[in-house]
Amino acid sequence: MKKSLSLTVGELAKATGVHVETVRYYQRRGLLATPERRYGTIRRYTDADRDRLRFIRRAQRLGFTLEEIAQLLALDALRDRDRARALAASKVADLDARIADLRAMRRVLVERIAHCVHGRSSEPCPILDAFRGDVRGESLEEG
Amino acid sequence: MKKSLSLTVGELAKATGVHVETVRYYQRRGLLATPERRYGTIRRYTDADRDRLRFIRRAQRLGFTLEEIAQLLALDALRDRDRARALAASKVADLDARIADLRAMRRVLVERIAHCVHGRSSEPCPILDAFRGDVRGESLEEG
DNA sequence: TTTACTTCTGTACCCGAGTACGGAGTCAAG
DNA sequence: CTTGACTCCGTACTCGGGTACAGAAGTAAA
Repeated sequence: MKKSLSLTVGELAKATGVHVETVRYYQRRGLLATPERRYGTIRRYTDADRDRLRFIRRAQRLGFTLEEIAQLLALDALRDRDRARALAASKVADLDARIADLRAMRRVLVERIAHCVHGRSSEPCPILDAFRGDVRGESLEEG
Repeated sequence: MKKSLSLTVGELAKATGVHVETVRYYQRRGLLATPERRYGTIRRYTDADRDRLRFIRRAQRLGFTLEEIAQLLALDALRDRDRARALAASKVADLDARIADLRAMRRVLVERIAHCVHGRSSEPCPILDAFRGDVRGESLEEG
């Protein structure tokens, strides 16, 4: 395997599918180091930087925030498997809660649509009417 | 049923579980009218305003953005059932897509956690290792 | 060397959905 | 009539995840 040890920001960005500005943003957020300006005066990035960026994007796709990703990277540096696993597990619980919320919303909306289809036209749509006044048994009260 | 036709912002806020500042924010966004300053000089709100605010909160709990809610309110004013129903239906499709995404994330994370539990300790956690390099068959690529 | 592209740096702006705050005006109770 | 709570209004700030832009400096190809 070849090691191209000097990518420019532009090359790094292209290699990871991230905008140059976003690379810099991650640097500001402390997720990625800003290399020294060696050879000449523009900054050069390594394969390790590229991998780290890919890591960040992958973790983002799995629903981690940049803050959480910073934690994951720190745990990785410490080789702290237990805490990394715990963080992942709490993220799963998080996802479960969000999924349940969305399913509840979906259920209510589908029910509303059915009411609307079977109603008379030229009256206000029951979908909208149902949002008014007191509707009980919604299971969405302050979720 | 009694009709208390003059609530202050504070009373309106309390009746709907919304902060006073948020009421004003909705007015700025055009979701709620700003009544004239009659009797004296503070603004008075009606039951209709209260119902409208409740409508907004309910729709929000069902996952509509304020922009979409503004549309719903406009359709309601026009009694346009078909378009209201279409908007609700597209919201359901939206929810389906989001639910699918979250489930995919969950699946991948759970798999990672299992790998981590069965690995050797004092090595980097495979959860984190798996975010690195090329991982195929994720079904999360640019969702 | 000139031209054209990058890079670097700092700062400001975007979205959505609010929250915070300061100073002035108003209102009701004591 | 004063006190304290509430209202009004404008502006600025929050968070998360970036994007946009200006101006200067570096760099690569012809």
